[in-house]
Amino acid sequence: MEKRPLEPVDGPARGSRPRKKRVTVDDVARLAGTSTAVVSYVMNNGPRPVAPETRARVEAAISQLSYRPNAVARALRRSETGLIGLVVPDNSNPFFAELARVIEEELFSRGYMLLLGNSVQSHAREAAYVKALLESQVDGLLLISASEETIESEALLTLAATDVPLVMLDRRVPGVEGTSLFVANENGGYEATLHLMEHGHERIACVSGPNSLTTAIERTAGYRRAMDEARFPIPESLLTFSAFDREGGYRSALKLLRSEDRPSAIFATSDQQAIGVIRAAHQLGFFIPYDLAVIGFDGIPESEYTAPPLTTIRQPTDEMARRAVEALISRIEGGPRTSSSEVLPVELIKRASCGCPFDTNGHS
Amino acid sequence: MEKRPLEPVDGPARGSRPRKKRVTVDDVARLAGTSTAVVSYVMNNGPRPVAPETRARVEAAISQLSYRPNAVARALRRSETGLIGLVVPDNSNPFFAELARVIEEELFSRGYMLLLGNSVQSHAREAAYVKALLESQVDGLLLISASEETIESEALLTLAATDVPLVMLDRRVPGVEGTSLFVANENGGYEATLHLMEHGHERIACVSGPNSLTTAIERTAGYRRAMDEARFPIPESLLTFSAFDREGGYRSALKLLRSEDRPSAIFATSDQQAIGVIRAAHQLGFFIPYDLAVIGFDGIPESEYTAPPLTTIRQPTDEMARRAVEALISRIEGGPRTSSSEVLPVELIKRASCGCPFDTNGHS
DNA sequence: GTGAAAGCGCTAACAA
DNA sequence: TTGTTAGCGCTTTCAC
Repeated sequence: MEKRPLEPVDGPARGSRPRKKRVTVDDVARLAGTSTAVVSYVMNNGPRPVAPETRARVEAAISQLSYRPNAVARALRRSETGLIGLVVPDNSNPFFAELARVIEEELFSRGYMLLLGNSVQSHAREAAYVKALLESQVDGLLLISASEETIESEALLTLAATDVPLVMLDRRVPGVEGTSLFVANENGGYEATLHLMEHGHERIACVSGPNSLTTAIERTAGYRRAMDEARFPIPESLLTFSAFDREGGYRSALKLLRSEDRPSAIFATSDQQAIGVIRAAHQLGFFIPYDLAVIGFDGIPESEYTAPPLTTIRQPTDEMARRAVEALISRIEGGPRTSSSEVLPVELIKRASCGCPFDTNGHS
Repeated sequence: MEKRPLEPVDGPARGSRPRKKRVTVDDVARLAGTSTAVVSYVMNNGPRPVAPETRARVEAAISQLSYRPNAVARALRRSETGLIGLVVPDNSNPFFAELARVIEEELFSRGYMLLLGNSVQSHAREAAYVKALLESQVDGLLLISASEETIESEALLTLAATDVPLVMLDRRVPGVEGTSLFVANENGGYEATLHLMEHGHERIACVSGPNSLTTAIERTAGYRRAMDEARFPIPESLLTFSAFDREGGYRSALKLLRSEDRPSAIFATSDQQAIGVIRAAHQLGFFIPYDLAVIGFDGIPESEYTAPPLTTIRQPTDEMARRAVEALISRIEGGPRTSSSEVLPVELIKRASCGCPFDTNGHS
């Protein structure tokens, strides 16, 4: 392994530290007075039966020597590592963090471990991770959208040639087989906007995310459809684009709220942005939801703890994670190679920021 | 590998799916008309030199065959996996998420990958992960506090017997060698409370975390010291204990604010709790900082985006992560086996929730 | 029910 | 500069 980030190419060797001698199956076998095969049978409960007494001797030897099986050797021999790669844009983003948490939970219960990488919205880095993970012989790969343009990414295309089980969340990569899981983004944007209209709003702004993310594009499309259907105009000043984070929402809202014909409601394409919007409103002295109604998108945990609690379009994060793992594992454990694509529904969670009466005690 | 969570003991084999034949060094060597050794020399840029033409032929063969080195085999041979294990209580907790992000970043730049596990505040699970990670032959281990009682944990004690480089953050495990990194928790609690006093508060409550976490205990001790020094009494009603999360802070604050002799200020031992406090205050109609001053602890990103922005005791998250990785890597790459313990300073970040004038535009 | 032995794919002596 | 070869530690035929 080398110095260059995940790119074994040159540099001095690592770990030249003197290594303590390892305890191996051979040692265990010797101490137990049996063969390595039997030791393996004991450890794996198969594939051959072992006499109770022999087993006892082996187990005694194992604990006596503090023997710890070497998963690397086993992986080499069995061609399975028990490792699953997960590439997310940013694990500190609450939405991805939540997704990762459930995924990890699910994998753990099935005996797999998680190899995590942040793509940091960078194609190069995403590619580097996919490559490294593939080399690490992960049993499966979970990929979450960095940006849609990655389509031509060499590494991702290589994936197509690989038969490593793959599940993509949030986006699909054409040409690459695997399961894709999405949510009804357009529909969510539509519902959010509609709900704002139900509260009587007409000048509804949209704090949209970067144009490179289909999630942002689709959610914004939903907003557009609702506005169009209601025959409410969307002057340019009502549609802002910014980063998908708090900062982005904050800046957009500042601009929006300072303009002369400021909106009476804002649909933000992410909860993070909505949090930024709330902060801007607070700073400018606007009261939510009276002076400004706000709806977010994602349903991250903290959306329940904003002041006031944020109305949002909740993604079925848990279900997505579970379905993703389920699909991945079933492919790993013998499923056929398929290319399916599923769209999960989103749900409007009415809280206080839109103007709905909200039982603040009954927050679930 | 088996069905039981990270416990290879029994069950049917995994991945019995027909595997595509792999391309190996041998294939590359054959096609390039050379030996496997040379192929290895090319891939690793050493340890022997290779003639330019030979190198070219090998590289051609590699790309022609879409050869992908098998990191498992390499790891077995070299006794280094390039993998670092990280065990956190909960990766979706913003503080740990941030820590994990920086750690991942740091590791990536040094050519390592992250094997992540959530201990979910459970000793059993933490132990299971430590065991699994050790078996996976991680080159190093990063451990973040689940709870202090784990001290007797068998798996952790096993660690003591291992010579796997280890860095502990947030807590130290007596008897286990390795580097420990902490922050000045007591001091932070003291500073926070003092600052609240500077704003003229006397009835200062403390929303503390679970009694099993030394971090919570220490921060609360700092609060106590400040109160004691100021000769302000701490009636029982002013000290609440709850989970370290938003929900916990929310519930504690509700109780505190509804009592007859409610506090005029609250020090929460985590930002998450502080966010819950703000939510409760908002719900009850108290204006922050006029009716209630609040200070948190951690300095998580979202603390800047609460309404109003949260004054907090910031932990040097980035530096902690960097130092941790640095210490770990230096041990991996030949450093001596040491048991050092460092305490990093915390910093009071003055924002609006404590009553300080806050330049809301200048938020960094 | 047990054991001998052949590798998994790679690296690095060691020899040429 | 290149090639031969011996394993790394484990699992699993295949024979007994």
